[in-house]
Amino acid sequence: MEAELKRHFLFARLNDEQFQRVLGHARRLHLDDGQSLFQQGDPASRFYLVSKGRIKLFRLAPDGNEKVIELVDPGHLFAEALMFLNQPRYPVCAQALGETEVISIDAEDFLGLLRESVDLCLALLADMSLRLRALIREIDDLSLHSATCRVAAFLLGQAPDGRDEFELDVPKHVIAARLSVKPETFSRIIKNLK
Amino acid sequence: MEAELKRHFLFARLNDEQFQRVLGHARRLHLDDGQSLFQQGDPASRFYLVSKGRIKLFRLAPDGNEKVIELVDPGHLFAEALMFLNQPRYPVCAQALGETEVISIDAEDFLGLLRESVDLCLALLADMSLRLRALIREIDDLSLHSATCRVAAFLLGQAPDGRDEFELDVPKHVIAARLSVKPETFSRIIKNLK
DNA sequence: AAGGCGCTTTGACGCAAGTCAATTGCTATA
DNA sequence: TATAGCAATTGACTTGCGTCAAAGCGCCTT
Repeated sequence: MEAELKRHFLFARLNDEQFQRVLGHARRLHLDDGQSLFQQGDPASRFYLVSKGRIKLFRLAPDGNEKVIELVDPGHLFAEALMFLNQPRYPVCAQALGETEVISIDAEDFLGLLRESVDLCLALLADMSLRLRALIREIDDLSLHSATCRVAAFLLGQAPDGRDEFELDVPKHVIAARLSVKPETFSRIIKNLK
Repeated sequence: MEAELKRHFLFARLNDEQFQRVLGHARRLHLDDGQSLFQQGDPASRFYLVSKGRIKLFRLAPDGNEKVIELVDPGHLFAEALMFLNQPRYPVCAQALGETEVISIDAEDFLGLLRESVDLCLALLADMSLRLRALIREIDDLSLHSATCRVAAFLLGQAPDGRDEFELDVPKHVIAARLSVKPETFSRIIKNLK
């Protein structure tokens, strides 16, 4: 667990004493495929690092429709930005895609560390700054580009190697939700694009 | 200028020496209606506090279509989240709505202050946390609700007093863009709602 | 008062994407 | 091998919203 945490830049710069404190309240969690970690609206006292598998973060509409905000890959944090709200509640639902392991970290605890280290604060600020940019980008995509555009852009982004043929271990309907498109439409668009 | 800055919580907790440093590199800018402050993609070395008027932040699509991300009212900061990127560029365009005054603050300078004060860091973290929540909310609206829903929600949000009759000093086409709706559609929706 | 300009409204039309429903294909279980 | 269950595809139909174009309405200038 120690090595995994240290791989993330937010923990990399902690000294031993600080790191032990985080570790003291950190817990490893195993999730089965489809198991939910928390619901949108739940009180938030911990944040998470994905260690294995994948986490789907999504918003749920009253009518049951869901919009995937982010797919979190191993090595990445999520829900860390909530620490600073006074009555934090998760703004999204989190669910495992496939067998997944996450490490959960106590937010109150980590806040203590932040209060002691400006460097750590700055690292977190940079992290959140990136998230903000990503979300603006997302809004841009949603309101300025058509569904076809979004799918095309997504495919291009997924195939950095030279052309043709690549796999994706995520079910298509999840990708569709990620791109705010119905599975049927997603299927049709892909057909048209080739 | 001093009083105006101090009204914002980010500057309120600075001590005199720190505050004078900010003030030293702060500048007041006057903008005419429609005048642009910066373009999306411009290198970002300063951030801003609106002092009078209103600033429109928007993304510009290649086809000229624009999506308003935020309307910044007096007393509010914008572009402060960019400080932490190493080659920061504005992700949006900023333009004045009506006669507007802003106070611009040197980012590098302010970063120096952050490095000295954990409290200040935490304040900024809280601020950015709120922004993140607002953007997620926005994505939610865009992908989970229809244009009619968005307009209705917006109107409800604007009329906190008991029912009927209220003005808005922003041109309708700007509101429409804010809600990602064409002016024509906006007009029709309002008609339908009553 | 007449004209011009920008914003808003209205109407007619088209299209991209959603909905509903049926079919196919794949994997797992009996 | 049969069969149940879910993901993915396909087709027919519907619809919300954008586009284009015309008209209405305020506000300014001359």
